[in-house]
Amino acid sequence: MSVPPPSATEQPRAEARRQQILCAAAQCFREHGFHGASIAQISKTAGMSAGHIYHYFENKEAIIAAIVAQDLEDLLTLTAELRSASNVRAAMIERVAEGVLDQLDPLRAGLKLEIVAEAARNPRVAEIVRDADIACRRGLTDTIRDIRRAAGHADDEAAIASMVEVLATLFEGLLLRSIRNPGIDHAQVIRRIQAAVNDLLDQGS
Amino acid sequence: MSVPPPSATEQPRAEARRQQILCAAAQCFREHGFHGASIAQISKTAGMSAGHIYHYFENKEAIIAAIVAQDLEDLLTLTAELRSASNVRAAMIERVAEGVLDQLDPLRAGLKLEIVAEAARNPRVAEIVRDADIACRRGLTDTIRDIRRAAGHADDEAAIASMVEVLATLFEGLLLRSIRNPGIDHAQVIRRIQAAVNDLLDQGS
DNA sequence: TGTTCTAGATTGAACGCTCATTCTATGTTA
DNA sequence: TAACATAGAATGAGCGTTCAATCTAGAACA
Repeated sequence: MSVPPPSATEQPRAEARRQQILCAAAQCFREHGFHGASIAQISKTAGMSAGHIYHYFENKEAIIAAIVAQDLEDLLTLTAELRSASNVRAAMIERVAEGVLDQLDPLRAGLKLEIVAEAARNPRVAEIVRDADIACRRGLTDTIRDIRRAAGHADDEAAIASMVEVLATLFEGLLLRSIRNPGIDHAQVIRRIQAAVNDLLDQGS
Repeated sequence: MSVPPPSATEQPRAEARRQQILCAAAQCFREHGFHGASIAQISKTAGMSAGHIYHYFENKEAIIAAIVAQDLEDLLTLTAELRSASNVRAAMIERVAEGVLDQLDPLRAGLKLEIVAEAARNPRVAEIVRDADIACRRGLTDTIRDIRRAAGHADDEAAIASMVEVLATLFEGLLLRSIRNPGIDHAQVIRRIQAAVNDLLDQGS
């Protein structure tokens, strides 16, 4: 046994450079898409030479994968937070408001759509996206099961799974709406989606 | 005034070639995305030389625009059909079933997502997408206004607009779900979305 | 403290390849 | 023959990636 190798926290410079690259890449991907953005553009945005990027990432696809993984982490923390609330149902309805606003931000929406479009054809990205979705659904399933039990419903797992699916559909659909209709009335849509989620939780199984 | 120029129907060969190219392009775009697919690939899939494609389309972006316009036409006819039903509400709920299935086909979903992702950064595509969305919303707005009036509700236009928005969100969200969770239980989701649409139409304004 | 050494950070040119697009030459048809 | 359909090579630009050469900061040593 020798001394442990220097970890990431012991190499703040390397980690900072990685983040610098990821930040620049996210911006370029937003503006030109995964395939439209070039390493040359990313390197210029990041303020370093093109060759240097390959000291931190094996290739362009590794950058894409890192961006995808980073984006999906937010989703996981959001669904996890939900479970820790005392009145879960009230917390969920309340959370809808900020969730809707998040999804309606067209800047984020563009990158998120790019990610799923890429997942439709790139198996490596698809795996990352689907793994994150499974974890996300698991959290929502537990949350909804609790809510339904507390209200006296006796659901089978398939019924709960389909509620989760519709809940996810409502949120993710907003990503498309923010692009297709930039003039959405946010406040009205928030209220109406809150009502829809409320109705969903009371549907017969 | 001279003789009218030969129309598309008078040049069936040219129109057939155009469709041949569009069909090949759609397949390539589905597999590799707008920027990942090359003219060489499209020409090989279409069974003609690369150079020949430029006799029918000015450039690659014109092919993309044509694909986008073609895809959005389906949407318009669907919302238009809805209005012609006798019992509009029942027709809408019934249509949800096939609409959901359509949106859950991952083959179509990939191209539709690619289109919206492209719209997020390409102004020309954005314009086509938004114009189609406006027309689509106009149709749905009329339909929902009729349904609500028949049920005795007195809504302002903003209330109806937000209902249309949530309805669109529900459908378009399915595109993302079909990619993120390929194992969806279609039948259950159809029933639950039908119920959600039903509830939506009864929400207070 | 001043000097040398060294390993990692960084650059920028070069590589082979593919891209979208153009051009010229040859078929084909009427 | 006139007009159009088609092929395929050519063009120059840009791609992702590699690599040899330089710079730089700090350790080791005097």
